[in-house]
Amino acid sequence: MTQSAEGQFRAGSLAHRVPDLGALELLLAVARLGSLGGAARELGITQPAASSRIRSMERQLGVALVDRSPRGSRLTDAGALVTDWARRVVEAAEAFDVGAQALRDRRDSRLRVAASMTIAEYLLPGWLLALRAQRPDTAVSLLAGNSAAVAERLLADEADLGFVEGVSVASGLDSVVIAHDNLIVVTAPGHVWARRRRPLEASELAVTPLILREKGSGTRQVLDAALGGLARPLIELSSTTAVKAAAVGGAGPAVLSELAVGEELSMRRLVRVPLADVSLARDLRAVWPTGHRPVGPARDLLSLTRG
Amino acid sequence: MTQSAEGQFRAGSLAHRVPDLGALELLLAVARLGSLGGAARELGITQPAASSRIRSMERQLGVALVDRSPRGSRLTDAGALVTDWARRVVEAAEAFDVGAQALRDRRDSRLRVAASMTIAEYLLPGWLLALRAQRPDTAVSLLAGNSAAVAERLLADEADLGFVEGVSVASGLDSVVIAHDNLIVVTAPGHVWARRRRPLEASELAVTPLILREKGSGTRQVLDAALGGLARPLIELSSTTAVKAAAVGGAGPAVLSELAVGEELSMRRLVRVPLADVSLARDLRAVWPTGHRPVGPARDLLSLTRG
DNA sequence: ACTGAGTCATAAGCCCAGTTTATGTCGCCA
DNA sequence: TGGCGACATAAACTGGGCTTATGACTCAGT
Repeated sequence: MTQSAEGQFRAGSLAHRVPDLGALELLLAVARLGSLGGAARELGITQPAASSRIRSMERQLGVALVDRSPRGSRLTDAGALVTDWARRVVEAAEAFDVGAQALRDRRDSRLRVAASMTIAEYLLPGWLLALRAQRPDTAVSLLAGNSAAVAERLLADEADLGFVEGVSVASGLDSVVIAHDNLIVVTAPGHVWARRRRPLEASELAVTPLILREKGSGTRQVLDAALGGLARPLIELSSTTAVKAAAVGGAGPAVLSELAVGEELSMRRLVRVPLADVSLARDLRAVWPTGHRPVGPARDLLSLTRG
Repeated sequence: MTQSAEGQFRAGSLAHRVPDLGALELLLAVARLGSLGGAARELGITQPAASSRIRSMERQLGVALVDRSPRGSRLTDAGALVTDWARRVVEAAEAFDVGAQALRDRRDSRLRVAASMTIAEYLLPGWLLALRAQRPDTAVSLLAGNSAAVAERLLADEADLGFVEGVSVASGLDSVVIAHDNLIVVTAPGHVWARRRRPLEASELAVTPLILREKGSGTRQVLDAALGGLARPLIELSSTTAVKAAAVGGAGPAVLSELAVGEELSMRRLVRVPLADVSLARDLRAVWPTGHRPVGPARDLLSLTRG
């Protein structure tokens, strides 16, 4: 009531402006099947429910999404676009789902995975989706922790397969490199360095206060090693997420895993600063107890992760 | 009842296993603020509502997410992981939101954008989010179509700024290259080419039946030009999405924009096949009517898109 | 100790979005 | 012209999520 201007923001957060997951799924089904009734059947609801749901989604968005005809329904142009955006939301939700299922401590798990935080956050959900696609019955449980914790679980036979980032591997474990990760320097688009063309020298990086993870973290170790000394922290934060948030907010340049900032880079919330002579690469490895070469589900997962 | 085995899939689609957007937003707020009540305040609901919502989310996922104490609430380890996955869902929803708002035909728009499909699908939501971050009041409207339609809108003064992919620019329009896009060859992980080390030669690509967009599409034109002849279609489909789906399903190798398959590559639903001597690059350009150099909101958006 | 301000939990009642069942309308095809 | 499929409409039910009101607990300051 006492509200200002065009109430397009204030009025309820995201959840009120974006259709819920069920509606988005329904839209995808309509797009795929070309029929409201068919989509309804697939989702196990009745046709009027689907009809009304699509209708209310159109009302909510203020855009016609599907062309109804007595012979079926096709997406409008706008509908096609919306559907593509919806697909990305649903895919993120699928990753969430498969991750959350693995997180639940299930006794009956046939595959117990232990992974470092970065890998569990950014890579594992994708792998688990792929695994589920080809072996739908494999129940997976996930335990996330640092490298030491992963090693511990494997050696105690509380996990079948582990994933760690970093240079060294604990004794008693075999490993194979499955991917490479680069640490990169990023800033908010407004920062001076964002417009910079000339690559950054190590010396320059070493004397600039940076937004960093806490001392002892994997990324910090790699950075210190590469700089041949200690990086100067502007702030120290205890999670990748917090570092990202600070960088996006314009607090300064940050050093982060490429994996962590893919989204932010493509949305231009962050900009990558070119690096000259510094190599901030690190290996991502799958690990398992020496001798216990992965078999069965563990082997399946492992083979998915190798490029 | 008559259901088989561990009912972890059957039982309701995604929407029933994944908390709704409101709950995920709430979780992010709790993570950021360290307090249920604080998060509730921020979202404009009462503390008991937040409390109960988090609780039911924990019940739904079967995992404890937050440690409550009389001094506040902190995420558990599992909660931190879940929150990170939740953030990705919410970010996708934000992109959906800003896109959908622009799609709505608003007379009062201060910035009217026309964009080709690929750009509207994959890049524009990110740009609009960035734009909203720095100019919250700019109302944007979006019109998606092919290059010709974009040109038409601009010349009819029905759009202020356009974005197109492709080589040529219609006469009467000025343009600037804002990014580059590569077409790449992808297959399902099971395909022979997925394990291939030796890069693919143009000659080889030319004789292999491929999953392609329809003739006349931008990607098809670039491909034909690069092969110095015509690509052989295995199937022709009318949307990027359909091509992706076919490729993921293992129908064969496909040629697609790098932009379209980022997600699929990182989730290993698709694998990139290395190319030897073929260059499938194309420019992405911002365009505007000759002489009407972008000013105001259009200039703001344009400057966001340039790397 | 006591009080006050912060936290979260519990209980009871309200409300609306989304659902189902039942029916109506329209177009196409045999 | 009947019949089938697809979508729309109407009315009644249900439940999840909300609010208000209250209670229990911890900490800090007096």
